[in-house]
Amino acid sequence: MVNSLWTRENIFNWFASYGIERSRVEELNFTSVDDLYRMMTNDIDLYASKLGVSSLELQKACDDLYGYNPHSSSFRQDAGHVFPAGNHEMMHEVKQESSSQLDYPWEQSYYKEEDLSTDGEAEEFEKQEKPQVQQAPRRTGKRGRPPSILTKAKRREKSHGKLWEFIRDLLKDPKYCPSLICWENHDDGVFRFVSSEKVAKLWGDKRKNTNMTYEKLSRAMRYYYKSQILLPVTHRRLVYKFGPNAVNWRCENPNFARLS
DNA sequence: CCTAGTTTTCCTGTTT
DNA sequence: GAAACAGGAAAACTAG
Repeated sequence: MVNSLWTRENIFNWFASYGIERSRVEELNFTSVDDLYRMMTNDIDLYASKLGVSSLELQKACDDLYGYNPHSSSFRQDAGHVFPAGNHEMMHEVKQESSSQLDYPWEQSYYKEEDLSTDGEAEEFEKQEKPQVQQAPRRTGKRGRPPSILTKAKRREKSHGKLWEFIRDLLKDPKYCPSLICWENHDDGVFRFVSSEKVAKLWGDKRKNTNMTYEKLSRAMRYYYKSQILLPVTHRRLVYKFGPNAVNWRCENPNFARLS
């Protein structure tokens, strides 16, 4: 878990990077980085005054907390290395295929599954692909979801489960929470993406879509506002809140904090 | 086959 | 300037 990576020294250094003096931090009497984080986010104003910084500054510092690996040489970078030990599936490189030159990236890398079965749909796709000439557009509109070439069975196999349920389940899994996504305020259902692109890749894995990005995932998240599965949280980046129509999201031990 | 709901993709504009 | 946020459009897919 994240907190296991932090020594007290790391914490003081991290605060120092925000210009906050060590002595002030020592007075806070925290037991772990998770403990500290919760204390501060529960009453930003109070702790901001204790630490002698603005609430806004402290909020920003808190926002960055879980995205910072204290053992990395570079400062406050993406939390890619903060995975629990032994979690190999998560260790795979999230590589960016630079398919930016293609007008239709899905033609190249969208469905690279070798198992193109003898589905009629698939065969047709096979026939019309590789149009010798570069980038001959096959679709009338540039927008919209590209058609799948997987068989119906194949699609069904991977497609059940709503996005919000997937997100909810990540929050209940110590493999992903709080390293990739974490609770900001569990009682109120407020949570935050710690590593937005990695969560998007996970979602893409589930849907067999290597082109999933946080940009696209977040659009789907915003649609949930209308159905009140999620409620908008303003002025907080990467933060969402479960709404009245989301169920089963509460957990016994949010963020899997170690009691110590 | 039709429909409603969901998701993916893309885009333009705004905010942080 | 980069990342996020906001939504509108359009297309694909699911479930019923």
